[in-house]
Amino acid sequence: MPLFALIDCNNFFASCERVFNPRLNGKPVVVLSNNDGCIVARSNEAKALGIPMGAPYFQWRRLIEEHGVHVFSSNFALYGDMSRRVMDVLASFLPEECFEVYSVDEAFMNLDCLLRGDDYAANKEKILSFAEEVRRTVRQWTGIPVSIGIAPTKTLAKAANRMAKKNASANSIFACLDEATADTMLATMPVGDVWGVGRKLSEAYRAHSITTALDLKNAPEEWVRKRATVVGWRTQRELRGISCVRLESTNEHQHSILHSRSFRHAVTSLDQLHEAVASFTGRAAEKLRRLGLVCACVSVSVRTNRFSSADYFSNGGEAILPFPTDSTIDLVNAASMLVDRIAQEGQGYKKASVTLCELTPRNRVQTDIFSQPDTRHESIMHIMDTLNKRFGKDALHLAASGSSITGSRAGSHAWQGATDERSHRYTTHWGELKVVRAV
DNA sequence: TCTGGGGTCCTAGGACCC
DNA sequence: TCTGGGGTCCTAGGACCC
Repeated sequence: MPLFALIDCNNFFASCERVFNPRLNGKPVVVLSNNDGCIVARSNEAKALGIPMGAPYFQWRRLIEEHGVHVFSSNFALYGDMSRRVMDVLASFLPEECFEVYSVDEAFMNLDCLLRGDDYAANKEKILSFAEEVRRTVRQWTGIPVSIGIAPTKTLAKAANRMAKKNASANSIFACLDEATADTMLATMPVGDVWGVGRKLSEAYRAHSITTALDLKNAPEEWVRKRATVVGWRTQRELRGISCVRLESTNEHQHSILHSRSFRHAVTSLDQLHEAVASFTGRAAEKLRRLGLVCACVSVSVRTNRFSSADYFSNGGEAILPFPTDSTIDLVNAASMLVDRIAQEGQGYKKASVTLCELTPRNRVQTDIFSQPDTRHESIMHIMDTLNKRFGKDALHLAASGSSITGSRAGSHAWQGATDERSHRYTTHWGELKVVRAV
């Protein structure tokens, strides 16, 4: 029987900023999404001011300024690197097959690797002290605070993690090892907070007087299965302590790569739309090569402002490639033809996205007797990646991506974003290292 | 004025087969 | 007037996650 621990970084992006700027401790901090559009991370002090997750920045700006909240544009170079460090520390505690990186700031462990089927409830002290060691080590080695929830299923471990965060006396660790503890925990949890119950489902549940996680656990099984399909049924069984969601192996490759951006200003020129899509395709292709994958299809979609209902326009298209590739040149050509097909003149575009799909590992590509693996662009792509790694993003890029994408933080085209409040990339760029001065 | 980005999984329903 | 039954595969779109 598995026993899951969910390790979750507290207010992750805000905590990353604090590691390199300790003056922010105890102060309200928020981190914004791309283009400084939405609030995507909040320190506890910012949460206490009532600032919700995902809220548009402009709607909260006044309150943020009134309370002197510290505001940061997102700095994914920093957060990505900090995430890798945290995951490296966590991974060092267990064999690989007992560890799963679940998201940028969360990981699951299967503690059964340590306990080997022992009676978990009888080993509570041992489990808690292990968790405490994990928590302390991550904090000491990376500066990031984490909370840990422990339970026999992933869904219950998620709920236990929530308890660890909410309940200050729990010391950021909460273990739910028996049914009585689980029921007490679930009784105080709104059904919408259960992992896997989103907006739609929680509306449907509440309409049937299922308001807490405990209500869902005790609801008639056939009804749940009918209303919420096998997904909801699985969630219910997980709440009952029956593990239905396994630890995912980490060596499976992903199924799609998407790069999308909202534009700072509406783009009306099709030439500029082409540039933006070419640039996004280039980003996606870089990631594709970094992961050692090739793709067999590209899809592109574009849309105008979704918040102004009048004349909203969106369109998308997909192209199947003649053979799987990781060449930016081939992918940009395909994406560009799609733009010609889907875009209309005279629209003010606010967002474009490029998806690479049908991914396979480069070294496992199937060919038929009439075609050879495509290697035409192999060396130019290798040179491009090498130069860009050494001299910085976009040092070498296709002309199709536009001529002014290098260097500055905010480009000169309408489609390029601005990140006015980005902190330094302390851990990945030599020029932005933290400077320590002798007093 | 200003409203994010990157993923996965599941289902319904159509197309097609015998 | 009356028009079967059983199966697979694929895709678009919805819902969910962080």
